[in-house]
Amino acid sequence: MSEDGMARLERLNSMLKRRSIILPAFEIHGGAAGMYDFGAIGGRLRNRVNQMWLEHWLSQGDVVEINCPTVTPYSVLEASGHVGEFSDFLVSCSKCGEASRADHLLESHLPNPDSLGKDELGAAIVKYQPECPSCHDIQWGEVSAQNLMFNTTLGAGSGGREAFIRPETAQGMFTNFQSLYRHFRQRLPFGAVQIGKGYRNEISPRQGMIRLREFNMGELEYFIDPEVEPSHDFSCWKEDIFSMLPDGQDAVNLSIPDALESGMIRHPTVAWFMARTADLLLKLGIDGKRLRFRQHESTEMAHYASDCWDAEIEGSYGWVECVGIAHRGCYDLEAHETHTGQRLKAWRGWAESVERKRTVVTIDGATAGPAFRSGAGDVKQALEELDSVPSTFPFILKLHGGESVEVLEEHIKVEERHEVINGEWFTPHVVEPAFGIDRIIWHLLDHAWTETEKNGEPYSLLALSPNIAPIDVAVLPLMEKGGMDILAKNLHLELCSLSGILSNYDASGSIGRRYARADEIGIPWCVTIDHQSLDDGSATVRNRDDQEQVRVSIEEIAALIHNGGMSERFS
RNA sequence: GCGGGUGUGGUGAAGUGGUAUCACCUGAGGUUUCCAACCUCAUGUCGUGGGUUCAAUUCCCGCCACCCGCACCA
Repeated sequence: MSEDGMARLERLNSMLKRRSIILPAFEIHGGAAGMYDFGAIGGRLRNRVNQMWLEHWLSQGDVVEINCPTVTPYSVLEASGHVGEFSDFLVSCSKCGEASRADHLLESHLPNPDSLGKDELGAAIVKYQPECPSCHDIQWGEVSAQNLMFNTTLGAGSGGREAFIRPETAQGMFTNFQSLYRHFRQRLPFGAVQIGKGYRNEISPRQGMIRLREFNMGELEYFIDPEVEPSHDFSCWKEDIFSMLPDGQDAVNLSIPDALESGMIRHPTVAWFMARTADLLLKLGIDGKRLRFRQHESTEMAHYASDCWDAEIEGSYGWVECVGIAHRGCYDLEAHETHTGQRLKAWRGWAESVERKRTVVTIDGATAGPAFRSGAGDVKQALEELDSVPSTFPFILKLHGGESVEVLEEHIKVEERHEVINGEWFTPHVVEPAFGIDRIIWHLLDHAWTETEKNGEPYSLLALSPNIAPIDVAVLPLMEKGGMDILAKNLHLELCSLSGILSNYDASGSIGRRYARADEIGIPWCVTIDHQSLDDGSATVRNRDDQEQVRVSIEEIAALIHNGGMSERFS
């Protein structure tokens, strides 16, 4: 970062703190790294960004909002792969209390201990009895997962169940798949969003709000049938050109439909969410010239993903990934299905039923039952999956469990079966746009903060979009007396009573000072009640960005602020 | 986690082994006050814990936080 950039960053951070937008959390207790408060102005800003994010996705018509607990049982995150990816397994020495990495202790005993799970490591430690590096004792406690996920316990005492505070919101959408599938009356595609907190116990949080330990995120999981060609309408994005960096190569400028056409974007639904994401970011107020899409290189992509694009935004910290849009295939649903035995599939009905006559080998219950006893069910399953009727007896049949049994001719019978198949179960694929809300808010502020000069003095304003401005309007009596104060207070109360509108009444200091205060926290409109207001019921409305003023009847002001029509008065 | 730097009102700074100064901001009053004007008055500070000392914001040590490298990292 340049000297100038760093100095600007310091000034911006001072302002954010001074005006109660974003400030270090728990500061009177010495602070906590990687955590921030959204203050008197910032709290509302965050809420409006969240609200716009939600409305943007729900407006698609086939997306619902859900909300799941942040405390998540161990097995959920084990199934998702987070325990393996995000954790180191630690084990404490019972004698000296020193915690060591379980896989490091076993390095001299096993080829690649870092690939082992928690239980396997525990067993290996009992078996190989490695020495404690600090006291050389061999008494070890339980293996526990540590590190990037915050761990906790569901329930008290030794009977408590191991859990984590979630590192992302996505898993809730997968664990709810059956319920969502019913809600959408078993028709794909559909999606579910969740906006909320995620937690990662980062080793060293850095760069302000860019890497946090507790962060706001919003994720959308969109489930599709991989065999159905998606029908997305890209016509309104044909003219919108974005900077794109495909697969580690240099940037090219292309529209999203063209990038899809050329094969650079590998799936239409990924392209669709890139376009919709760009729409949202621009609507929130991100500078389009400082937005680009970068495709993950194959080496950087998770093994299950087939395409992944980041929306990156340029700000004081350079280009920062703020949104990841990934085609995750069937990975997540399959993982939860494997771990739970629950069916997480969708039904694909065929246009025409298939009738099938089939010769099936099965068991003769009367003889096979006594012969195989509790194993008879497994034998039946293995037999029915055979492609042909065995020609010689006895023969060796391999079961699913891996063991083999000897089957005699008297154990089996051959049936002709008539089957009508109307469709099939399949695991839907999922496309996941994941948003780092704090990073987006940071860049909204970074892009909106404008330092200029006014009458030779430095002057700063926050040119936030009226869509997300924390306060919609300021009402300023030119003097707080003579009836101007009463008119102004009434207007202020009228504005505050409107749904979704927040007004700020400010009567202290000169009028110029009050305009400056309003500009600094991004209030789009200032209404000044002056002497003329007392005579004809009009007031001056001032625009934040160009300081233009027009006179508007006070009676009309609330409606114009409420319906967003104020800017038309300025043309 | 390693190395380097930094912590003084809300913000930005000055300074000191005898509990601290300035500007801006903020608040009250005055000024027929439309872009941080002016006058009077007021609120508010040495990150934190321990040590040395009669006395520590100042010296020493630990911790916490912030910034910069490195490492780590959806």
